[in-house]
Amino acid sequence: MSTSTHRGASAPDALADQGTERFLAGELAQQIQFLTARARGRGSSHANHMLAPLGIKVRQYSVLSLAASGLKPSQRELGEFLALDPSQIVALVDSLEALGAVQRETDPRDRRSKIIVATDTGMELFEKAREILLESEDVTLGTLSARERKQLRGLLLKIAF
Amino acid sequence: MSTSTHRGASAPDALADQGTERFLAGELAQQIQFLTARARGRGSSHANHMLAPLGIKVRQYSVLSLAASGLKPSQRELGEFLALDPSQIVALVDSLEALGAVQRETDPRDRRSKIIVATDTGMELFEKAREILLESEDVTLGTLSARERKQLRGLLLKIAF
DNA sequence: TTAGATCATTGACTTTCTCAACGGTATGGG
DNA sequence: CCCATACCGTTGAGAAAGTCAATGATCTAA
Repeated sequence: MSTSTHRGASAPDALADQGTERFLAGELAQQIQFLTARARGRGSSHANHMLAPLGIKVRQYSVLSLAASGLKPSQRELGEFLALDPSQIVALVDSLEALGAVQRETDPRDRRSKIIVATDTGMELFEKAREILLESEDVTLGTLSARERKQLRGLLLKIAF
Repeated sequence: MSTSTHRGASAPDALADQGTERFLAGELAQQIQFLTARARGRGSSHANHMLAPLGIKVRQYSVLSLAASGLKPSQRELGEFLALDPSQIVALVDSLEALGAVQRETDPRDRRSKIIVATDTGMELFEKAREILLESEDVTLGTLSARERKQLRGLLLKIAF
């Protein structure tokens, strides 16, 4: 019962099974672009699975997090900060609105713009999701020390914007 | 002519335009999961644009790179190492095969398995793409010193597998 | 007041993701 | 040898994500 029904990268050690460690010697495994994509794939996959019971995904969490932050983001700002197309923000906000988690509020200073704010329901959802994601991150970063995590955060912060 | 036709994160400093730096104070900007996704999005977007003249994307480059490595990967191994579903590997190899860049060779020791190897054309394509991607990575990591890049590579290597 | 820019939205289309099934092939037990 | 079982590549389908163009409402500046 080593490999059960599931496919993909959800297994803890997706690569230890068969002899694919030899590819680590290849050039690809040294390219930061590839490693970043690999890490994010594993991370978000795991996070999405953990988040499934709440009916949202990491994508929607990121919007919810900003909506719950008190920073009053407009949809345009969400798109810019999350590096997503405005149309994607519309869909994301729609789904969160359908869950009763956020509300669109027209900005009185610019009636084109809509501020996204979390409802009480949204705040509760955010707290639950937050707990789950912090643990998910802890699992994903399992082999890293606290010091290394801090380093990584700092480095990513420099290249993410 | 500050912001021309394009949307999205293709601009060098996607966030410096408007006042979204305030979100950096939010909790989201401290989560490694988010930063990884952000960095990956910016990186692969830039890389894909740079790669466009060659008619391939980073996705296909990763397959081509392993095919050109001399490590004789099977499709199953490609899927495992790249953390992609087997069906995606099929599509990827199909497209590279259509370009004349790789060939499927039936493994004599297991006729179910197909080894993916680069053709001469594929090797040339790989070299060109490699140059482009190294420069793309350099751009993406612009603000990082050589020392920091090495650190980042090491940290990502630990969490990517 | 008006021309041009901006914001959210819609629609279309491509790519990526995820899952289930199927034929051909290998492997090990009877 | 035969058979059940597992595995590899492939196909197909549907959901999610990414990309781009166009539009109505609204703001801004000349």
